Amino acid sequence: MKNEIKEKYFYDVLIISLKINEPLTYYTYSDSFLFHYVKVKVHNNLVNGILYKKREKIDIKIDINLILAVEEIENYYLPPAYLETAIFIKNYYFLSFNETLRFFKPHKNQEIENNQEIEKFNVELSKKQTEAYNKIISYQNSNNRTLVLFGETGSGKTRVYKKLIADVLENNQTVLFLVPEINLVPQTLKRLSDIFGTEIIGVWHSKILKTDKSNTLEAIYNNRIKIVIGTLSSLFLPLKNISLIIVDEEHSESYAMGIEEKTQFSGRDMAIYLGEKLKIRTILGSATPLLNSFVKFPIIKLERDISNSTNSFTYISDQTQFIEFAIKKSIEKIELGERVLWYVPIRGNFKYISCKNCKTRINCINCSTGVSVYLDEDKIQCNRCGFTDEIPTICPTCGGDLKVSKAGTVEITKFLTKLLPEYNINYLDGDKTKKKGELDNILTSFRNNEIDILVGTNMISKGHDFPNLTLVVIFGIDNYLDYLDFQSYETSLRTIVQIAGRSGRAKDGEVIINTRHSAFFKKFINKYEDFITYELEMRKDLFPPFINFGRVVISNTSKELTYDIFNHIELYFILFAPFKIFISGETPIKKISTKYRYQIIVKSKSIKELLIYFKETFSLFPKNMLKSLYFEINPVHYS
DNA sequence: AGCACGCCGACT
DNA sequence: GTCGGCGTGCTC
Repeated sequence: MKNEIKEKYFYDVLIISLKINEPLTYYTYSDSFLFHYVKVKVHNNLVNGILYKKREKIDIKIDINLILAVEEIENYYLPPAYLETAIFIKNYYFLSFNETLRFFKPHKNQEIENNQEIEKFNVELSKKQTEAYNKIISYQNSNNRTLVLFGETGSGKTRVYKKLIADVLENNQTVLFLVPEINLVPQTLKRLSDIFGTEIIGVWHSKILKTDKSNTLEAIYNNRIKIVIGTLSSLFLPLKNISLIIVDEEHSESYAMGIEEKTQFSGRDMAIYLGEKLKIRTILGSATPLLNSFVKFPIIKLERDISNSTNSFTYISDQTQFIEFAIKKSIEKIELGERVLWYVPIRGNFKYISCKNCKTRINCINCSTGVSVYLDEDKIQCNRCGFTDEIPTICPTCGGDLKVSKAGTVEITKFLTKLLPEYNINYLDGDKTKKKGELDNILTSFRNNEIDILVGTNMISKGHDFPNLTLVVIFGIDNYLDYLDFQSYETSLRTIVQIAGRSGRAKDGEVIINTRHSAFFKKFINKYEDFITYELEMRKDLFPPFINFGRVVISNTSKELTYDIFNHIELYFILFAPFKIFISGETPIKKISTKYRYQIIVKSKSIKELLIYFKETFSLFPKNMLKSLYFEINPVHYS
């Protein structure tokens, strides 16, 4: 018997199933399983981890454990590009390793013999689409991996995507097609499956059933699925040979929705990061790209073909005149057999209820915001925290009579139905689509001409294609401009361009807008690029994307404690922070879900500097204080 | 995530 | 005095 001491190999292991912020060290008797999933013991409990780094020197006093479950090591791993993305997310959103890594699905180390015959997919492109496609192809060997497909509404971005996807499939590689909302998954599937079939396409989002998810995952492992259509969470799937990421509607705020309440993840930013790390092409597609995209990435313009239809615009500032004109035009269009969309950015019957006498607005008991009124259900509801109550009959402050204001989808639909009883009028908003299948039903009947006028919120503005729609009526766009946020011009113009883009896709259309800011919209409605140039000039040296905002929000159910912590941090920042404070004080919405809120916004040239400073500074604060804080870099909303 | 440690209030 | 509440910190 040989008297031989087996050599030990030491590794730092990231712990996935426990909230541990630093890697722990373990050993194996065999080398080189970096980035593989393993099982290790922590406190004598078996937990999942990932081999992160090899260690040469060991300076740990405690006894080091053996890495267990070697068979797992050989099957599952997280490729370095994905691991780096996870670490980026961890640092950018101030999370722990386990909070990010648990979203990632392991990749599988298995050889699949692939004797599938790849069909040739024939995608026909128009002249303009061919030009855009060729331009994208011309970047093939450049270092610009992320490109912006700046395609006007109705210019056929999807065609260009299809052509790019066809190329990828012919090389036996795979594609990730990201959409900002679950709502957009079915129609994207419909559009792609007409050429690629359903067999090779998988869909993925948070509402997919567990069993369906595991089937999809299995099909991804078996290389049957070549295209994944999904929301943010599909970014973490183990697509083999991925060579293209499409981020459709890249401007959409929905990409910045939180996986968890606390932080706003940006699906767009993470997709760009992953694409860069994988060294593959990422296409950001939009008719209204973000300013940030214009500054950072090459722009590929896609205009409508000249033969295509156009929209004409009418701006009316007086609301009564606007409604009269909108009704007259709606009747004209319907009599021609065409269809009409009324955009109303408010849900329910009314947005506000207040006292005629003392003018007090009835607010939510948990938030500092007004409550919406729902007449059919006899309720008032806070659309921020969900609080509901019966509609009060008198003012709780002075006993005076109450009045309602700012009509929403339900009220406008009621009004139109009463006025035009011979027409079929329906509405679509966040309340209605809570009922499963309702969104699809209404969109389908609108597309099939069974609905004459559709009243809807932002929900109907994204990516939908209604060929027979020739009139769009836009309410309430000035609400955005009344906020006076540095982003309000961008948001309002983008909203109008997107909604107007639903009209006049197959034949000429009209758009009627209720606004006091017609000069601004007239100037830029058909020239988004000019707006970008103008807006970038306005923001120079002052606002993102030229500088970065770091935002600290302090929120707690105790008003005094919130204010104390706010004061403490503000003073600390004034004395020690290497940044200028841009704004500090109460947040625009002072109270949300029983929590009072304060904010401090600082400016910096460098995101990295902000991240490092926040991390170092807040590690000095006691933990019970940290519970009342969250941080954001360049947040989408400053509410 | 669990488990130990430690610092305060209520009780035999 | 001691029991036990839970807030805080550590886990290779």
